[in-house]
Amino acid sequence: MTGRYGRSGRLNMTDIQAFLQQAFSAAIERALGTGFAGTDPVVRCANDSTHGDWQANFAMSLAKRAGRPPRAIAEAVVAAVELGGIASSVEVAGPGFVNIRLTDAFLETMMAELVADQRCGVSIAAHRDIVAIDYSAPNVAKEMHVGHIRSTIIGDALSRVLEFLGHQVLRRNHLGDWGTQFGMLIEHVVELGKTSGQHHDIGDLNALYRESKARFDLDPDFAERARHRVVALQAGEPDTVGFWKQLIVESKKHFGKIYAQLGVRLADEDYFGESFYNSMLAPVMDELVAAGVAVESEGAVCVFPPGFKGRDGEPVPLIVRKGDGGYGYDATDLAALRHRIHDLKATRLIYVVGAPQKQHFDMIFAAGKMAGWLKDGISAEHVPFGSILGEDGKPFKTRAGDNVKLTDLIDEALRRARTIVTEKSPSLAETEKDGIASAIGIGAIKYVDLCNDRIKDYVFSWDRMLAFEGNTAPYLQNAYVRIQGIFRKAAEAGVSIGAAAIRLGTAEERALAMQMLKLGDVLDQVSRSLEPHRLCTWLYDLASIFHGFYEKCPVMNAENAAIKASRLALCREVGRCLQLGLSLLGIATIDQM
RNA sequence: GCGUUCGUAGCUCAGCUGGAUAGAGCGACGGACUUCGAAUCCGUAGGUCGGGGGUUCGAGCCCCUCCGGACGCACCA
Repeated sequence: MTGRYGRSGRLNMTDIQAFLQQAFSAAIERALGTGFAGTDPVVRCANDSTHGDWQANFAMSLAKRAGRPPRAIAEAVVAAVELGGIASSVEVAGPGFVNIRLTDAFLETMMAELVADQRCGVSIAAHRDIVAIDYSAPNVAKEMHVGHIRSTIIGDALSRVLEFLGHQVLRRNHLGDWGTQFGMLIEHVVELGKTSGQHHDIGDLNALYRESKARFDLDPDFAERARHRVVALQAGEPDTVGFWKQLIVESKKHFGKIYAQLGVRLADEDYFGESFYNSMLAPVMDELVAAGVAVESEGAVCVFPPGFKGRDGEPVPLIVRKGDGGYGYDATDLAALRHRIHDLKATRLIYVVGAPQKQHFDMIFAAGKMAGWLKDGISAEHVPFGSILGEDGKPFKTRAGDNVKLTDLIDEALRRARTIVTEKSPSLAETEKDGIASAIGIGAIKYVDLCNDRIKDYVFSWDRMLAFEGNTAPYLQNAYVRIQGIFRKAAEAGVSIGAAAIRLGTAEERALAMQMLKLGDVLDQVSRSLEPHRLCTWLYDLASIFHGFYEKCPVMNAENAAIKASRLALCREVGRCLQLGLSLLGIATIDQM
């Protein structure tokens, strides 16, 4: 049950599940005979709290084999089970479900462990991977636009989660810094009389890119000169290389600014652009040819992974070397795959790249297996995601039909968040409003990108993502703010949040405890499925339960000092869990808003 | 044509990898502030889970088959 990403040592929900699993498995054997040894008792977290905290669903599937009605089986097993006093009730319900309710005392013990734990009850993974995660991947000489945002945000969140679970995470920003487009771009710049020492900001480069593309398409002579320029670049001609490096430097300044605004952890040392693999391309091809994996076809050197057929029913190749002797992105991705496995010793390779490239990565991975690089114990996963749609259901574009620039998107998020903050909290200082607007605006952009199943397209709506109701970043941030509000109130009253034990006297307090104890489980699921929305759902549920607690359970006005102290401690834990969960998504918390 | 993927309330989406009468938010309707921020909470209405078969004690989830949308299938990345 624990498996590759399981944990050990600390007491948490996974351990409870393991304990219940073991206890019921033994009870089934005692009640039904040794022929039923090793039966999976199907222990699950209850999906409906009115049924209890846990349920064991073994009885129905055993009925035929045991030749007894499911309820009779369940009752016999319940009579035989030894739970060591952690359950206050174990009951048979419906067709044969076994519902288990934990004692408050036991949950209170669990909460004491959570309080004492820096990591909010989340264990380090039992098996630690070296994870090479490929995400963001903007293109030199192009401004970042909405087409880059999902990879950047999802990749950043997954990196944070995996790192927190103790894996060694190697961020690989696969910069588009090579290829034929640089021929036309540099040639155009040269013909405009610019020099390699001259400063160009990214806006200029964007315009230059468009101009050069237009010339390339219309002017055959220019296209020819551009192709010569590519050859010069590949041959390392100093002046051409100087221009190329200048383009990269300027582009990185632009990307760095965006990453800083978004709070994305990608630094200069994380850039490993296409050009990084140049020196590996020929050796990789030689290795593939020598191994018989790559073969010559129509003048190109190709790998034909089995099972991929084209429109005509013929096998589809990965083109390791093109007919003209050049190398394309198939070759670069193969070289990167090999490099990450052989040189970085990565045991888990993750590619956060849009869904349209699924077949490409399936083929790359298949080729990696053919080449013997992707062996047992090393996994390669494409993490696909859908596209962002406008409210009309069509791809998200400006009115003019252009891609929405990330700088514009971020500016609008900040502006809208600033307006809302000013409206709701006019008394805050201007500098405070800026910080709050940034946390809310950026948080909203990120959360909306993370909170739904990533494989699906999603509809972009400012009003929905900035709303304080529903599954949004501001709703979660507000739960944290409310907790800080209580603490401010406590500070004014001279009450300190001490080491008081947490007592679970109400359904709301109990529900908060149950939810917090599931964090480790949820992060384990995220690390396996690479689906950040599972963490979002957990956060939303936690915040939602907290808002209910806030309404029904007074903290500073609690009926006595013991309850007040307990609830203050409970609030502190909810705050820690919210902050941790949000930080793993790359989203900031604030003390007021 | 082949392949991948999506289809759940009027709208936007969950559904813990096969478990109990399918859940939220928005919108609609009705309630709750002299008390920790009403930036919130509670209640009501709203579903043949695209259609049809199959496997199973049990299917929104797995298999088959249609329908509809998106994307991909040799030298651009």
